[in-house]
Amino acid sequence: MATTATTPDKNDRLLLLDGHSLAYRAFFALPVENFSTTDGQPTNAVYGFTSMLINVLRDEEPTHIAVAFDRSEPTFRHEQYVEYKAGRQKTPDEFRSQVSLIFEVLDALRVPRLSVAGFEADDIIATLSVQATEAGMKTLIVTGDRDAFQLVNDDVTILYPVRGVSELARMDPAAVQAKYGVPPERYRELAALVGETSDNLPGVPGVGPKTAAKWLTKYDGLDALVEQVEEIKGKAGDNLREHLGQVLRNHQINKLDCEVGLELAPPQLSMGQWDREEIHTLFDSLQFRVLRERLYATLSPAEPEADEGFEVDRQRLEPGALASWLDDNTGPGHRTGVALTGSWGRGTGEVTAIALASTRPGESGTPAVHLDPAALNEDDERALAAWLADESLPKALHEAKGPILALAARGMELRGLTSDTALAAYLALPGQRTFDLADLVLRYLHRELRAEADDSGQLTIDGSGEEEAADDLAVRARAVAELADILDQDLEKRGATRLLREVELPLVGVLADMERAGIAVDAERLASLEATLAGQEKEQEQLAHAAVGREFNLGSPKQVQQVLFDELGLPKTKRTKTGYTTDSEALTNLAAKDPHPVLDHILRWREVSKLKSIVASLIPMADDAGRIHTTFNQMVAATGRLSSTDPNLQNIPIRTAEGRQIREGFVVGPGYESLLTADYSQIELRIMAHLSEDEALLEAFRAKADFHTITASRVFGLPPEQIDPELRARIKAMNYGLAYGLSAYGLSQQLRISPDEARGLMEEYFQQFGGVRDYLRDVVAKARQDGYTETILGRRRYLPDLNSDNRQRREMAERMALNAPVQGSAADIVKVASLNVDRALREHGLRSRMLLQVHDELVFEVAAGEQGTLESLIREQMAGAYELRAPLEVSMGTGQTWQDAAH
DNA sequence: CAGACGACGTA
DNA sequence: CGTACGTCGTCTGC
Repeated sequence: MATTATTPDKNDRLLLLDGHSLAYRAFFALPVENFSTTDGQPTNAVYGFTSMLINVLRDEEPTHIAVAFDRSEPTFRHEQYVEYKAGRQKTPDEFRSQVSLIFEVLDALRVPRLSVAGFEADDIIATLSVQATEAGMKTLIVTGDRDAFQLVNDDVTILYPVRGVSELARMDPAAVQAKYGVPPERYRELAALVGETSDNLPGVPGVGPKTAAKWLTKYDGLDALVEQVEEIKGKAGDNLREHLGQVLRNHQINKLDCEVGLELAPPQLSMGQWDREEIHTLFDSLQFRVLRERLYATLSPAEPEADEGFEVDRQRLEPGALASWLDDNTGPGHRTGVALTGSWGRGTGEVTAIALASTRPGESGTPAVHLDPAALNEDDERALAAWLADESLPKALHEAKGPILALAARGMELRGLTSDTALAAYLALPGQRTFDLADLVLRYLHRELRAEADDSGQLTIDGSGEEEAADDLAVRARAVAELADILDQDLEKRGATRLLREVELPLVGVLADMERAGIAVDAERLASLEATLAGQEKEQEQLAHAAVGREFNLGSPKQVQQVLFDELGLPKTKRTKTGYTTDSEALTNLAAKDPHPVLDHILRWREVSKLKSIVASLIPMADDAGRIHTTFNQMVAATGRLSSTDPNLQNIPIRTAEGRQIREGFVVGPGYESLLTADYSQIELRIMAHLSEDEALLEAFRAKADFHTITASRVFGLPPEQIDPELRARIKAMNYGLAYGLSAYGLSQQLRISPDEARGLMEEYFQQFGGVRDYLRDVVAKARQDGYTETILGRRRYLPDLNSDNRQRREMAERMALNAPVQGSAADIVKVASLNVDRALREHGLRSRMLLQVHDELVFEVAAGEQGTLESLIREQMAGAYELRAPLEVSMGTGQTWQDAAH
């Protein structure tokens, strides 16, 4: 909170907001269906309030600010009038849960918020506006409460929301006069006559603002009006006389208190500098993407001590001088920052510039060079390549994988990477969306990502922009080097040093190799599959249209809803944000109860159209050699898994026969003998057994027989041979559901049994596997205590919501806490296995190579004559990646296509 | 034309 | 009212 008092200035502008009244307006103006996070937290009030706040900050540029809130305690007005605000509807729960979120937003923005027991927000605002005027400041009040109009004068203006939350009417004395026919100082009197329904203050019947204004003007105020009340004619006059007591009471109650005792006076409310990091985290959790952009676009965040940039002494080298520069300025003892520009993706790339920044201080800033790889002479090129490839020379990059691919495309290798600052930041803050270098530099180094202003101004002499770009890149290189050091320390504190050095960093190169290799596809096969699927899609579309009797777009859930629920009158399904779901589960249920041919055609159409679109998207992805190169992302999944994009090769269909045909389109490439897939059997369950140390579960894994059958036999107390597929399926669902935080209700839905039955099943299960229950309970409790969960390799996931007072958010976080150690440990193991296999391939001098990683599966291309060696090598490395109490098991298969290699 | 949404593919 | 992802097509609002 900003508490520094500054000497008032005549240009000081104090902005005061009425928190509750604005949030309440927003709550009713914005439909909650459109403003909720994916986990169901309503955000319409926070969104509307924050949006309004940002707009006002942008448009009014206040120097001082505060937000006042009502308190739930009764106020002095209730003492004067017990019926005050009686009959108001209870505030909806969806609103109340948002007030603390608004507090969080304000705290992150460093906006002081004030509330005082026994007073309303308006009284606080009134007090501050009077004090501000005395201090010579101008005041701007944003409120949805008209009572505040009494505060308007030449120094105090009100912004009053009209129509929703995006438009504010500027109420100065002239505007109040124009709108109500009385000056602001008479507004209270007018309000007393007219009444205020929302405060349960009835006015004089038949007297609206027009009559009231006429009277007040004619008699020059309420006092005079009361004195001469007998003169007023007509029905309105009778009513006034009859309700005079009420009017006087209203007048007394709607007076705002200007002498509330406050801890802070206007000069202490100066705008604080807001916290970029907090806002990032908060807006992430509120899923305010657009709003965050707007905030960053309109306001500059706090940049504590950020006036400094980086002092970099960029040196111009004569041709042929690179080797000696590298010799002088880099070495095994200190890390060099490396930054590149260019483009990369799909397993390749191009470098347009490279900057190297030493961490050894020079005479005027740290020495750096900027190189155009295309313009280097032979000696320099050789020197650069040798330097980059030298393992003993430590280097730091930010997001190294792309540059590694781009360098590889020029035949250069990068070794000696001792930090990737993006990767390090990901391990420190795995929930973060982006790891922008400028953000990290500000957050960790409290510096701006720019060059230190130079006295001579030589950095900005050239207007071409080329020099600036070179300086920028040199500064980035320098910043990366410094950031790497700080992040090393941060990771040390978080116990993630080895995870970075021994797992994530070496994995970068392995992933780059996989991306570069790509996987071959049979273009003709895919094309003919697409044609077949397209034909079926068309056919199902026609059948669906015929079944309904009109054409509609099957790809539009909205139109499907209209057809099913409005036109065919089928029973409504589960609600979604915008209507009723038409997902396959719901339609399948519908078809079972209320059969209609269109349902089957829709389901079938969805199936083939999904497959068709996958195939169609793959075809143009193949390069000239007929190979598809995905991009593996190492920094998106909060649990530590990889993800695959452009195309996503981790979600190629496998469940249905048609889906598997797509896998037949992925084939062994020329020069190789076959594809080999190797996957871990039940890795997550083995991890559960390991972590829980449940003796019964561990025993089930040692038994070597079918795991689900063994566990089922224990739960049902039957010999394994009496476990029919139905019983096995139930326990299998139970086994897998555990690590997701499955509820009895969820289990009952999945197995289509009653919730009671499901509950019984869970109890039976835990009777046998009590260690699992204890583990699951403890893991959440520990995470609540520590604030994070941990995997077997110490990878953390931070879950602040475990202590949320919002039940939905809290329970969501609990399920994440259950799942993260299991899913994350599996990811750890697969990463270690990938590294070890890669290393072993090299050591054995094999030509076979790793192509893909699909969470618990690795896909290889087998070189001629290597299959036997390769299989035993893979089995050894994968099974030995980590010693679990329930030993890892690997199953493998080979074939000409990805499908044939399944097992 | 970008972003939200519903739906659905994988582990 | 089960975790983690990415992509597609449609629809909406700028």
